Amino acid sequence: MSATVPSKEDIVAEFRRRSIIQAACHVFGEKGFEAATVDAIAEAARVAKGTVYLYYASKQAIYDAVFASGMAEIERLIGEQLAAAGSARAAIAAFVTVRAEYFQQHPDFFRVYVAEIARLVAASPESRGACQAALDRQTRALQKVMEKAVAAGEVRPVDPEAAALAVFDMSKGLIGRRLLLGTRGGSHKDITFLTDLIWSGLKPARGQKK
Amino acid sequence: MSATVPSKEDIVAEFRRRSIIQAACHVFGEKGFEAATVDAIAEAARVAKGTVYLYYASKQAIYDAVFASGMAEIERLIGEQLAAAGSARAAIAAFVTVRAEYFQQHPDFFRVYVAEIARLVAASPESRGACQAALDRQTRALQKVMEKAVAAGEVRPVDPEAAALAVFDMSKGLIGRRLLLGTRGGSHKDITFLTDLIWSGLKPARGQKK
DNA sequence: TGATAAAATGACCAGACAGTCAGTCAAGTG
DNA sequence: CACTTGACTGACTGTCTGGTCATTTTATCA
Repeated sequence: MSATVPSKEDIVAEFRRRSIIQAACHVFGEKGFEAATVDAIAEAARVAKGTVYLYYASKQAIYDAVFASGMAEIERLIGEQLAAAGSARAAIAAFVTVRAEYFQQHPDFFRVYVAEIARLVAASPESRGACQAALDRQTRALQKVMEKAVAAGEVRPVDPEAAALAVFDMSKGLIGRRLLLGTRGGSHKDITFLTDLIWSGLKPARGQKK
Repeated sequence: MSATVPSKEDIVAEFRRRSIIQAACHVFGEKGFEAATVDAIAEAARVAKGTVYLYYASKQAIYDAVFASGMAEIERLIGEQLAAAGSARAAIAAFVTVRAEYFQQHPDFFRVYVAEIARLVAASPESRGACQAALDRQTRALQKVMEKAVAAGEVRPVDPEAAALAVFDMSKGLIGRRLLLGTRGGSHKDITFLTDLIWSGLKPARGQKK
């Protein structure tokens, strides 16, 4: 247990890493992985190109760090909100809302995210690992909620995984459209519609048992 | 009206264009736009690089042609199937099925498609044009079906556009997952689930009027 | 068959970019 | 103040690739 106080060097290094990640998220989001240049990232981070390579071994390593950091943040938020939700319906609404709001506040990362999902579809099975795992953890959190709701008879007996994935897909589409249309915050009408739609689809038929 | 019979030259030119588009779809699907090389496309089409440039002005032009040709095909299929469907429920099922089957039979194009949608989110508003229009035509076809169903009281009074987009998003997610998991044809369980889910969410509450 | 035109080829070029490394300089140390 | 250290810099290099075009091959026809 070496709980040393972070030295000044550590602080500076942490600051640099953060700056580079932020700058890289912006550049990757705007241009995509291939078209983004390390020069542009360095400029956006206000350091020389050589400095970037002091903190990250390659362009790919920068990209990986950007993706991992964003996904970790979202995962944390989803975990918090699902734990706080009182009912299955509230959990669904929270899941959609958290994702929508996070991505709306970080449009650059949303672009990185969408591009990465696209890459996932084209990728070879073995290189899929980390990204797929991060996605799985997100949907599995929602899936757990669905399982409980089915067991409690709160929703009709559907496949919890399929239902969770459906919510996931719809929220992704919703976010994409919001960013395309440039909708600024406000109107939660679409989130409400989506939650209602899925809830109507899930609730037990009147009088239905088990 | 110059209805000339296609000459032999036209036939050969048409054949070359097709070969190049097919080869390009494969290469773009595997590597993405930037990482794909014109050399690789030429090799896959079994022609020299110079020949590719006899038929298309640039790498971008090849890509555009690939995307346009695939989207036109899907649009045609959707139009046919929606026209043939007897009910709103059947139309929803047909919409999902057509897209799922087309993309499953053309996984390369699906990758191009997904990457292009990702690019759309990052793109500047003015460069969005053609791609967005193609997508709009697809969802609008389904939206029309929804409008009629709402008017007929076949489904409860929801926003037809939002409902159509929800179906669209879910079918896209479903296709992506099928390709990721490498599901071979067969099992339509997921399509059935999805159709049921959305239908339960849409049908009028028991006893509800108008 | 020989002449002419059209189509196809692939070596070549220019520009761009990831990654390197010799040199700079500000902060710390005795 | 003289000296050391190491974070930082940015010019440079090797490689790669989109696009060109002089040359070769193939098809057409008199």
